[in-house]
Amino acid sequence: MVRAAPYDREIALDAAMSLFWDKGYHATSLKDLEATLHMKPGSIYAAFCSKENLYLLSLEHYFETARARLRTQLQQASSPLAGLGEHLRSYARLSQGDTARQACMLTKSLVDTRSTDPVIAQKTQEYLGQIRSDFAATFDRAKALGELPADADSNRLARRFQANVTALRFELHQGTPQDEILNLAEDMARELEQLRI
Amino acid sequence: MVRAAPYDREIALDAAMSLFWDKGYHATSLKDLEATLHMKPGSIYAAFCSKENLYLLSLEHYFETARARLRTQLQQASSPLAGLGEHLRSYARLSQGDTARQACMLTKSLVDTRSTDPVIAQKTQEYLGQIRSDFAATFDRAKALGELPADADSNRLARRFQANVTALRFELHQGTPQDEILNLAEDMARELEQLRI
DNA sequence: AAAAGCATTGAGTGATCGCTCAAAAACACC
DNA sequence: GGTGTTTTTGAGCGATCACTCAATGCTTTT
Repeated sequence: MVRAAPYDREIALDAAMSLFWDKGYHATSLKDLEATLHMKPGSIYAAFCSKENLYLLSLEHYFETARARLRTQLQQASSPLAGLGEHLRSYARLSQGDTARQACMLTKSLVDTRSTDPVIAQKTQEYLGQIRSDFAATFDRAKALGELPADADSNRLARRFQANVTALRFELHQGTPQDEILNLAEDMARELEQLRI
Repeated sequence: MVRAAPYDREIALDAAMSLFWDKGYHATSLKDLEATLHMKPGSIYAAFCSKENLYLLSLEHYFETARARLRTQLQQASSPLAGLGEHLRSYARLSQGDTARQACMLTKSLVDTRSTDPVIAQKTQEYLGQIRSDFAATFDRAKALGELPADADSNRLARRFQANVTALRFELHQGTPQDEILNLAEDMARELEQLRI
């Protein structure tokens, strides 16, 4: 067979990400990966070194994708705070299928690996921290634009905002009925928008 | 050795709960359980039937313990809303060690088993639902005592409160610095107490 | 102190785990 | 189309998985 183009590698990585996201690190076996990636064990190891490394690459892929999505959403919004509010509400509008893949993969990853795989756990925390600092930067922009009081604590708001996103997505993961999800997102978004001067 | 008294069984179940809580269902092996429970495989199976069944019993034990703790906390409080606020703040005061066992075991359990072990996942959701209805009942009492407006939506408030607890405990699990945890809990508790008439 | 009744033991079951590597296949270059 | 390089293949590796059961205590009964 022909040498895999970088294109194929992206496809494979995306499939691996979906599988890991769904089942978690420990519950995903090489057999599962072989079937999903349409690759034999030897090829998987030639391309990705180890299960752990493949997981780390999948996690990075998730992080980059999620971050890009957030960035786009914030850019399209009429203001920083409006963008963050819209971010919350957009989760609530997600289709109800696929519940296992609606919790944040980083959240699931940390829960799954915290006390068994320090390397994965640490990378996961780094990514969570980066996203939180993206949130903080957005609150900073809101302050600069006069949307928030100048003495607002961006880091504290970012922590609170991330906590809300985590919780909202965990509810999606639980399969909570959509009307209740909409209420929950609305409560969170309103709380956010009440900060506005 | 003498027949295990019911007392010993409770001890073993408590140890199993701690281990499962820490490592999760998939990452915990029979070898781990043998070491922690000081029991040989045969004894474990004689007493608990299977790994899955032992997990379910551990989960039930966790649920009963957590529920009893909540009940006590609420009874000792000066009012329903004060009790719920105190509940939030009490998590923030927990020692910083043992991070892996500071996230709610039910949360971790659902993440770990949602798409691999339907039986465990469903039981987990039942327990989460029961705790939420405990929260809802507390909001109802707050309404009856005139602490909340009569038209407040107890179920919606309960969902929001549970989301906050989940997120707060996930932050503990992450190992977030205590001062930031205290801020987060304070934000959540204040939001709750602003509902007061 | 012998017998009966149970709980405990731990070596061992087949299955599956993550992973390897010699052989085969598919390519690039001449 | 022959040669050299690279990639894919899949049977099979040792380790570990959840789990079993004949043998072995220990206790109670007689």
